[in-house]
Amino acid sequence: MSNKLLIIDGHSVAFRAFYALPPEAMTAPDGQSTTAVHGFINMLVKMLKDENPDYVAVAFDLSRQSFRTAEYPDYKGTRSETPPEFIGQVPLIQQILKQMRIMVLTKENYEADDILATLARRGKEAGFEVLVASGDRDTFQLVDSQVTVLWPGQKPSDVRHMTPQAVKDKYDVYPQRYPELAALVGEASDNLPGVPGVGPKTAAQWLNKYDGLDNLLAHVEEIGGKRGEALREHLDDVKRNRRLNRLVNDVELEVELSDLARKPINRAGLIELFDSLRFTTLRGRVLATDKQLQSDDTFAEEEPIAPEGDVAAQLPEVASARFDNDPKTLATWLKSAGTDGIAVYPLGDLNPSHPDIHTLALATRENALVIDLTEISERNEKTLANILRHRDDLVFYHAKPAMHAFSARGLVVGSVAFDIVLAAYLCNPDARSYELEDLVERFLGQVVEFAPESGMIDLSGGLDTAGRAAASLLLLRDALVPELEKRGATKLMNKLEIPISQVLFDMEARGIAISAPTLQEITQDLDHLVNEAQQAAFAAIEDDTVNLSSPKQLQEILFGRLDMPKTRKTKTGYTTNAEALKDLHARTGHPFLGALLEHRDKIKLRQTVEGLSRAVAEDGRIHTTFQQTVAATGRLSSTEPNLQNIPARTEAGLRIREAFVPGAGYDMLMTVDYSQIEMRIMAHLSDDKELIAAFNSGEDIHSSMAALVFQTTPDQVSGPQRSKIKAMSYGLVYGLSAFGLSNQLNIPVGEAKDLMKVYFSRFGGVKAYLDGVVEQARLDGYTETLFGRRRYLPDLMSNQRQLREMAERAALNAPIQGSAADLIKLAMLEVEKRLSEMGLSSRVLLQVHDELVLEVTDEEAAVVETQVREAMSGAMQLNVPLEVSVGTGANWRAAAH
DNA sequence: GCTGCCACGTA
DNA sequence: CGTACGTGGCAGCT
Repeated sequence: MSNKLLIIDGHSVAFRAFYALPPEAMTAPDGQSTTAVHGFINMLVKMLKDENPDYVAVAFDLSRQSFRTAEYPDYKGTRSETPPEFIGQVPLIQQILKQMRIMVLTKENYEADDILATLARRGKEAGFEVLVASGDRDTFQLVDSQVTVLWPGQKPSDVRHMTPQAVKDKYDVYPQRYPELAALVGEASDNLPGVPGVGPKTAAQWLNKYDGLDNLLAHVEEIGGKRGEALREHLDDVKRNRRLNRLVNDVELEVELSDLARKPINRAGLIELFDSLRFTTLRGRVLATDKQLQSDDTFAEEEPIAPEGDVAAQLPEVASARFDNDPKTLATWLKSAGTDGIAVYPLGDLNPSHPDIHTLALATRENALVIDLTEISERNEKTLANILRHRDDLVFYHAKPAMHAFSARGLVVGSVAFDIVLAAYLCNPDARSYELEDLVERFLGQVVEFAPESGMIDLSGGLDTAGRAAASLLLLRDALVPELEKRGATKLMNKLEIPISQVLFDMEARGIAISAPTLQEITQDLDHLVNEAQQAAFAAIEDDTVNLSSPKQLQEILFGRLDMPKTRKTKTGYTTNAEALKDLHARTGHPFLGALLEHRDKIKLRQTVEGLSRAVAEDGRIHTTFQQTVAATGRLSSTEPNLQNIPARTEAGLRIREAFVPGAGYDMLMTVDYSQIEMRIMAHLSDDKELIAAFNSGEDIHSSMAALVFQTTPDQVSGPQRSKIKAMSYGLVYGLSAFGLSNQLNIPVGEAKDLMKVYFSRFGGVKAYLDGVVEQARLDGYTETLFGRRRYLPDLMSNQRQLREMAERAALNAPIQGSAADLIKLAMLEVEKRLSEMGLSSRVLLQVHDELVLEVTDEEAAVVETQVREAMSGAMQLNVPLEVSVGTGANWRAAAH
């Protein structure tokens, strides 16, 4: 194995660490902030452990002065003063490095980057594998087959390995050309302006077309358009940028590579230093890097930090090497696996649109196995396929993405016994993430770092972290099963969330077909309308330099230049939202406002259409991802793209729905939706006699309710009366106040209050229910849906009024919205069951909260409609009927009703 | 590059 | 000063 050299840009890594935390987060006893020190050392330890380099050096800038500032005095001129809390941290880092016996390098008149470049060159010449850790993009020019840049992320575990391919993927140019791209684009942090209007995309396009900057500049006259003009005007800037961003790789240094070899650390000195800084956990980790070196065992794990009962101690040994050389590894391992569950933990790219897993960690209670999927033997692949398809005790961290990843390799998961993420979500649906490390900490009480969430598991060291991560899944399940039981969520997990995740997997895999021509047509029309509106807006103010999408610039125009009356205040000024603009329009009649509103509307639609176009996969379909663990009420959400917010109201918006069509082999789309689902659930939960009677009457629900409130008959109810009651009813579900109602209906607060009073006097059960929900939630600490889904609302007890009132509204809404979510999930399971049992080819594609969209054949249309109606209206037995409406058509719009 | 804010689409 | 979401552009931070 070749030697490895790790070179670190000290300032840049420390600076990143500094901004990761507020400076007061960690301080030494003397008050000196130590966040940068801590972050830097943490990152260093992580790299030493993961990469196990043979040679290490850290380069620092000496001052801001360098040959670059001599040439261009404004270089880095926009950088503000170094924050006072950062000053003083660099010497501390250097002291620690000294005790770790890691060489610190500086050079008068040069930047740290130049030292990195010089050492990288020397390392390459010596045949080393070179790793350059830096947060400065200039270092990308060093990347080649021998040199990788380690690009720090938010956490130490987020380090990205910038290989030539990674740079190419990100910027569409190979590394040697990156500085040319940077010269064109400019670098704001170095105060190097580029060509205005030219971003990375344009720059890459040019460079690829002209095969490099030199040739591009030679043909600069050929480039048309505004950008070409801009380029010609800024040639000097580009040339200057290129001169300045070229790293010097022959800086004279006083050291030889051999001086950088790792040496045993000064343990006593380090302990003293760390104690004085109050670094307790880091101390152990830094000392452990020493052991790694001495034991000379690349697969050795460092000692766990936590002293006792550490998770690592409970985790089984890793049974096999990663490199799956033995064709029978899996079969042998499987024999020793009990029936208590197999944890399945794939590593690699789990992005559902292009999953690519390279490694698979499996674990039982006894042992773990890490398999390199890139060189798995045929026999093992077969065994694996069997395990995935037939075992009924598979435990996943998150099954749905894993299933997509397996599916991309032709592997089918037959059933899922447990899903850690889903369980954690049910335990606390308000959490914003369910990272494995965090769950281990929360449910097993241990701090661990498995790192390879990103799939960047490293081949050279820490081989068994993947195995340990897999093994931790079984321990987590042990911890989560009683937690679910305690929260009454076991049935929810087994009968609803796990089964629905399988349905969602199928829906995502199916996708929905898109008519490319329709989409294109819409784009063109919208482009035209956007331009027209823009021209009209510009004409109205005789100025075409305004960015109509910039609220800030709009404020200047509206309230400055045009001196219009001020609108509602926002944090950063005055609102320019549609409602306010309409109001201004009514008051001033200024043509700019009409044009602006038109522009807003159409540009937003264009964005939506563009997003959809980008999302069409090779199969001509859009495969959204349904998120099952983000909405705290139990609803699903849809991302990349969001197909749950496709416009449905305006004509222009509805045209977008025309682009959603049945795919090959199908004849129509069918939409099925629940009518007034939330109101019906409110009727059921509140058991309000009048409301239930209103639903049972078969009359229009809002007219029927309005008749009661206004003491007339349903057919005598006026339009405005009905609207008021409708707004009131829906508002209640959200915790609407009299103030909000008055605002919504544009009526005085007093009138709104009176309306609410009468409403509640007619629907006393509703009032009692809503009051009771909040009271009960305060007592229990949570609300509950019809299916027992809980939402915990600790803020109900907050002393801060705003937080408390927000929690109260959430408490009002959660049982209703959440029960509706339960209901349609149950319905989806029933629909899938019926369609598959009857061997129908028609299938569910989308869920939009109270609506399902199906792809249906002509022959099956009638039976599908019957089955889906039954399944949906019978999903739960409520004390009001569940009304379902069905529509079919040649596209989503036509299928609506 | 990341983050907060604004704006706006859906149920 | 009405719930639940996701996305995109701008602007400010580095």
